[in-house]
Amino acid sequence: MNGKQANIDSVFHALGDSTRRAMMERLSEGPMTVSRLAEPLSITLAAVVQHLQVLEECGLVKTEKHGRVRTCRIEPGGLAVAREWIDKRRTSWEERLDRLDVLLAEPE
Amino acid sequence: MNGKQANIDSVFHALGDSTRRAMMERLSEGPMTVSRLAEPLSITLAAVVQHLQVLEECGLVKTEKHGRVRTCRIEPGGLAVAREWIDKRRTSWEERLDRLDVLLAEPE
DNA sequence: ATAATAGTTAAGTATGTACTTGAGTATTAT
DNA sequence: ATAATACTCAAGTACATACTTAACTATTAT
Repeated sequence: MNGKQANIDSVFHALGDSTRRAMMERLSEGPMTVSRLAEPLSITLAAVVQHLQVLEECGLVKTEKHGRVRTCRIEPGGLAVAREWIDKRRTSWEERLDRLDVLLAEPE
Repeated sequence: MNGKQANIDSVFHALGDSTRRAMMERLSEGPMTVSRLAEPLSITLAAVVQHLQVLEECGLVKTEKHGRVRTCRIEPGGLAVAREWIDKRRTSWEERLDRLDVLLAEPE
């Protein structure tokens, strides 16, 4: 299975869109239906469904349909793929600078 | 200040491209010149420079030119913006998962 | 049965993006 | 001085993407 390695590309690609990140932020507060998820977004429901497909295909979101209602929730571990990649790129010297006080000490 | 908020968008957008992530991976091993950074990539130097501009504008990479050579290095703290966003979402769903039974019973 | 709801799907458009080529500049080597 | 190096910049192209509209299906309500 190349699922995880192939995924890292699609996960970052998915997170590269601000609308999809907004959807993730919303879903991080709890599961909800497609139309409820669409409410604060100023795009059509069809567009939301398309974004949802992207998020689902890369494993960031899981959905299930009961009756005519589809419920969406964040897939635990999906974001971990992205987090792991970021953590690998941080060298020991970067880890230190990750703290605010060190950032402030850095000249422009 | 929405400076940081505006950045989060460009940072994730930058990381959404696999070539740019490959460049970040390379640079995480240490600073190097533009042409050396371009070596393993099967694209023109001009394209690499364009990617470099994207990475620099969003604060993931810093470069400085000495003579005719431009040296690139990872900007400490740039990746932290992305990491913090992810961690915020992760915390949220972890909290929710602690009360999964409540979620399942959640009405409309 | 009829209507309303919730989502789905296809097709088209418009803009963005990654990439190339080709010509240019500034710096270093001979 | 001439040539090679290390980029830099502008313009164009091909493809990806976010989005819309409009017609459709399936489920629930009246």
